[in-house]
Amino acid sequence: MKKILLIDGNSIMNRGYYGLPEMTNGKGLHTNAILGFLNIIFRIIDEEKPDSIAVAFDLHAPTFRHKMFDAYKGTRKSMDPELREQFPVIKELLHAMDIKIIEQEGIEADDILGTLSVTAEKEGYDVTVLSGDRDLLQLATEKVLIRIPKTKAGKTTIEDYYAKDVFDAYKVTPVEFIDLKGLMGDTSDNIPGVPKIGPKTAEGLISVYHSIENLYENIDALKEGAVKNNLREFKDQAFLSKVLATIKTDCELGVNIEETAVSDEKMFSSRAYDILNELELKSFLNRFNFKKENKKASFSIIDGDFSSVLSEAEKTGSAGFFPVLDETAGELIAAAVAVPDKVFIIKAEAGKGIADIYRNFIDKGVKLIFLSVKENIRLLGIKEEDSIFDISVAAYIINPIRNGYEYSDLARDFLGKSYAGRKEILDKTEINLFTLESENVRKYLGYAAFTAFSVYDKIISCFSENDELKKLYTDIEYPLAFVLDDMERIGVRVDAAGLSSFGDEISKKIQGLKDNIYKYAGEEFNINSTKKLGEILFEKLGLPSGKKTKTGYSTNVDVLSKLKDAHPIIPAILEYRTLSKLLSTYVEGLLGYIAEDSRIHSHFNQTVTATGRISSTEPNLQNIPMRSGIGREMRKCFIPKDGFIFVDADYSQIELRCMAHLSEDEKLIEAFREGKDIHTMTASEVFGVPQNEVDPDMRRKAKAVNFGIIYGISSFGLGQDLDISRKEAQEYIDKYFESYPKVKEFLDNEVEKAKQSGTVKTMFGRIRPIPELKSSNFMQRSFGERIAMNSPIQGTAADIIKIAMINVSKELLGRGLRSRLILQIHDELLIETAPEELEVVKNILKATMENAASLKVKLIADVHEGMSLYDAK
DNA sequence: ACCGTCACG
DNA sequence: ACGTACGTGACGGTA
Repeated sequence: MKKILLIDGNSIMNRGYYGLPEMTNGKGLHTNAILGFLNIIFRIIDEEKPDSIAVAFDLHAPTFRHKMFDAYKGTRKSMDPELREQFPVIKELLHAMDIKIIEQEGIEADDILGTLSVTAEKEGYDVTVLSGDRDLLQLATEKVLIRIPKTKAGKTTIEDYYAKDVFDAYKVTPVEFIDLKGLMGDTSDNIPGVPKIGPKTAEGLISVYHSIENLYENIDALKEGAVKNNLREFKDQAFLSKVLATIKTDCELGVNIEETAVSDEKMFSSRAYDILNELELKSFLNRFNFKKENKKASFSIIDGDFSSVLSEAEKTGSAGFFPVLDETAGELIAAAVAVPDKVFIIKAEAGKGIADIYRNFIDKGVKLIFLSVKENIRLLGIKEEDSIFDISVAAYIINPIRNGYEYSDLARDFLGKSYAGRKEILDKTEINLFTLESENVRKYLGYAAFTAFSVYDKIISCFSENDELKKLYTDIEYPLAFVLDDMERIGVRVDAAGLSSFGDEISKKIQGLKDNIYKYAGEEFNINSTKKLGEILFEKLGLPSGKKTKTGYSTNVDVLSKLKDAHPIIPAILEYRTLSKLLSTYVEGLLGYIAEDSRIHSHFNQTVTATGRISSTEPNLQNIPMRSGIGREMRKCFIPKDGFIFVDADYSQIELRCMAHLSEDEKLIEAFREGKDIHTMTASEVFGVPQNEVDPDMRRKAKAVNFGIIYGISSFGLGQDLDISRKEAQEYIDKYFESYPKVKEFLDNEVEKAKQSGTVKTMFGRIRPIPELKSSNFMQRSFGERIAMNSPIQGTAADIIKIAMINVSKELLGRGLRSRLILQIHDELLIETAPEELEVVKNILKATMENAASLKVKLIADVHEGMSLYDAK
């Protein structure tokens, strides 16, 4: 028996759109409805393996029915633009998958589905109708299955209805379902029904009388009352409603069922792959079998010997260069070298390693294009002055919020090509161990090198249109890669023994706290489980319900702190939380990263943040505890190498200074010029008292206001932070803006410019696109506005410290000093300093940081020294 | 894979 | 009326 799957396109797209969080691809196209649609249909396809598929869509023009009964219009909302834009795309994709789309002016999707299901059943098919809409239940028969996806608690289940299932659920047959709906009406479908008759009454009447016609023939038998009266009064409307509720099964579609046949080969076409790749819906891509070679690359992959490859590369003057690392051996074993239409794979030989080959290319004046330079600096002996280029860093500058910087992402964004990514090409055995003979590995290397080579031209043309971006690359990000590499290579020394014994101490304390907590709770439970903790606190112990809930009770510090006097278990839990965080993340976590040289070599990532900051991972050394006493203790375990000293400097109020510069607010600039304590100054302005009368609490509040301004102030957020009313918070904000009017002007202007151009810029021209501003969702849009206010400030500060890092590093090397920059924490630099260089390093660090940029206010860096990170701050 | 929490700037 | 502060990363639990 053949199977056909009929899909209610609009209804399934709607489900996806409203059921999934907003998401876009790198180009800002929304994709959630498409993702939801594909998730469902692939699930059904996998289950049923249909021979034929058709998707019915409503055309959005007013349809026959709605024109005819215009009076009942009005509840139909116009479609969100974020959903609307996804329809042409899903249709294009369905077309590429060779799945028949049926849509016709004047015919509703329901009627298309009705007609097809009747026709297909007659032709002997097993029919499945997939829709989110219960109206379709009237189409159910013994051979026609209606499937309705439902989402419950994030999980999608599908309700299945053959005719008998409709009867079980509603006590009426599918045909009677029409009459049922005629009586009860349906506001969302503009079917009026009969007033006062709801689902219950309608079900009762239809299960007895079976049809509206029969009901009216026997109306005298009904007992007197509102129902009977309304039935009489609205008789015409009842019959009209039945017409409206009836799905047509005899439309002229001009479609033969045979035309809807599908095949795996056509469904998983290369074109469909390209579209999914463009949409960045990667979870579907593994359905495409690349071993079938349905993707043809525009280059050939060949083994090359060095001299012949060199002469090819000299002809073009540049080449994509992708070194191959054997991770287990820790050495380079080959390089893929791309020229216009070929990728050569050159193997390392005895006496001529990959680093030698690299140097030969450079010496011969061939410019080498890397996907990423930083990872290769050490292995290849790259010098900053070598003629090379870093594609991913450049791509980050052009758009810091793209979804990824792997070759497949770059090829998609710059070349419009969809190359299978690393994960798709390499199977598990090949991921870490490169077997150069493997076809998959060769293909992977080919794509990587070829992408580097091909994207280069596109990036150069981007840069030629935007000199600031080009300067960011040349003057900041490219040189920075070398600084970061140095920092990674040098690492930070950690006293492992000290850290361990610190861990032992807190382990003991944690055990004691656990005992107490269990005693207070009257049972043992997993304190780390917010779910169980919530049950204990708010149900078993009956503490005032932590108001916040998303997936349960909120048990975070804000909630618990407010309850700390309500029950002795609370302070115990708070301390337990603090200590177990220290133990798991900082003691146990960091111990695992200490290398042979007793140092931790973190990774500093240059292409992660949206604002231009760098990030630190594996481990994150930018969030070592500082704010609480016990946490801060562990900074004593970060120490310089024997005989050396830490010199640390952090910028004073760099973001507020950037804001003063960017806004040109006279009062704020003046405050900084006079060296005022900015929070005290703000307190004096906001609370209207002389500066010498500002008390610590006023200063604390003013500090929060200053932060709030930088974050894109909202009275709610400030109120939350200070635990004051929104109204009071708003008063602070108003006062602030009264005092610093140009700041308000600046922030408003940033939002305005961002709405015009879609992006914001730092002082140095670094851009951040803000697609959120175009959202029709209020919350998203407000978020976009806050980003527009914050990013230029945070980003300018990030630019400045990057410049400082480069200059500090140059200065240390240029003067032949032994001291080295080893850490950056956003507004702070740490140097491991040779003892005889202490004074000069302190001077260099302070001067370089303060001169990194010239603003309308001075930059100030505060310098400290010490024998541990604890002492140096 | 995602959430809640919490560490930092 | 909508529900929030900006930027990160790691961990344990849950599904």
